[in-house]
Amino acid sequence: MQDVDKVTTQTGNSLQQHAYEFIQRQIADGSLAAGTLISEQTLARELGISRTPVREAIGRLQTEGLLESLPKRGTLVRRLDRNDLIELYEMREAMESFAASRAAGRIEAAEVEHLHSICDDMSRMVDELRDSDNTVLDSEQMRRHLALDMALHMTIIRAAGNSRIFKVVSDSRLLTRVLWAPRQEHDLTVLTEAHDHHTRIVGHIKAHEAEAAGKLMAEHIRASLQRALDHADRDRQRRTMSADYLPPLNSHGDTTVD
Amino acid sequence: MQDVDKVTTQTGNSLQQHAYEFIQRQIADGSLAAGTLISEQTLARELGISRTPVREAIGRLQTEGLLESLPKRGTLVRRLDRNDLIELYEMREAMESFAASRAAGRIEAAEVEHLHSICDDMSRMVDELRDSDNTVLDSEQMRRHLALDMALHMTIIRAAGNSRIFKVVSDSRLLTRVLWAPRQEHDLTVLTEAHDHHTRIVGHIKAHEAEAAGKLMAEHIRASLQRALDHADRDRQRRTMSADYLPPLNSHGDTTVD
DNA sequence: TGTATACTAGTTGCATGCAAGATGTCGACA
DNA sequence: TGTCGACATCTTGCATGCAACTAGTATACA
Repeated sequence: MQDVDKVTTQTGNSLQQHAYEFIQRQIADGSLAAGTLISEQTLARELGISRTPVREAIGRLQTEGLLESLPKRGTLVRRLDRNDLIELYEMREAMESFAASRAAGRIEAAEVEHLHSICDDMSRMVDELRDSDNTVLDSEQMRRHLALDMALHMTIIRAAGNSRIFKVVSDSRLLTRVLWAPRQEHDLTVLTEAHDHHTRIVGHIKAHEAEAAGKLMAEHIRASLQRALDHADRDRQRRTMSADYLPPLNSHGDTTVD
Repeated sequence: MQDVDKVTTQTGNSLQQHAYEFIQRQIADGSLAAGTLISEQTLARELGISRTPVREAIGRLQTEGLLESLPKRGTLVRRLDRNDLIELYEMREAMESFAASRAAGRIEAAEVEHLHSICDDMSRMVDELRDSDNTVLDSEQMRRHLALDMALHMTIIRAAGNSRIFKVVSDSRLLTRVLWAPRQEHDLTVLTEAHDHHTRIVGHIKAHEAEAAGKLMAEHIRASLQRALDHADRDRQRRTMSADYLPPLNSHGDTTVD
């Protein structure tokens, strides 16, 4: 009677968890574009389940900031505006610079080794791009680079030993990754600068130079934000110019970008 | 530019909101002690509503960290241990020192005025205690002092203009306020030190000295954490000693056991 | 006496029903 | 042509029913 073997993964096979992951995937891969209204019923039908678990999954995604509930009309996929992006990066700046300082005081040799190996991988990506005919990373390379960047930052935060900071930063990154429409391109300049920052940060952490590590991490994240904003502005300008060919202002409030 | 404090207010008169506030109050005033199991059905009956809104309120409280769900057995009121407290204060240190720096660069005159008036109120509380016969604040004074402290910190964060940081810090403070069992006492030393920190922080912010404001805020919060930990340790030792079936000498070293 | 079994009461997870509110459409009418 | 109003159809918010699971207890049995 003591069958303990299937105790694991009850969140894994719960319908709510399934719905949660389903919706998040749909948003991430663009099936659910920002601004679209979603309906509990529709999602439930798509998943072949009832509204209840879908409703609870929507609730979670709402508190995490991916969805937004309109009073009595429905819930829609949030759209990050410029200010949201600034806020998210500022949070990372606060959290991660603190974490870098803290990590500098308590990191262990094995973790430093891990950081070095990640830096080496990123260095190889720089060479790879320089030796290729392209000026920017292709999408597969972007995926790899993002994964490396994520691994490096998260390793540092984990070394700081604060699980809540880890979660907040994870959520922030998820939000920008999933909801931030203008996907950037990385050229050689961006890549080398990021790599330079990373190696110097890791160096400071290894040398137990807490303050320098924190300061540089803050600077690094501010630089990322600046790039993201520049890219977004260029993207918006491009789209605004191409929109000149389209129907002339039948709806009012043309220049306001929600 | 959205209003920062409007983030939390939504669905004011919904049953779910009602249940949410009810449960939170019960935890805050001790009716639901840490570690007790709660039942959707019971709460629903107490509130005279059905399980559904109660269940959703519990879900929210769960993601906010006040409740914890055991797989299929029920959900219980979380208990914060020493490490939780450290993590929560570290998050505040990271967030609020950043916010103080940021506020120093952009605060407006009216907000500075508000900070000054809060400082004055706290100063009056210092005098009040000094002139009284008591060595510590009574519970009503503690409530007032906590409200003033909260107002000051939150005003600074609001001046920093980042609604997400505001929310994270609010949640952190809610958790410690509601879930941290050993309630502290504030004597004259504590009060004057806090007041000293506050006035100096406000001074730096007013003078647009970003770095000094941030550093001092970090120090201020570290001091608060230290006081909370000391108090908790004393509290635990007291309780251990009062348990006369255990020799107090043995329990000195093992701080790892909860 | 000690152990396995069955039973009871409690819990959550999910499905479903129903009412109230919001939105869009279509037709009547000025 | 333009405006108002009823209606059909969405949506959510909540109540309720039901099955699966767990813990605890009483009971049958060796």
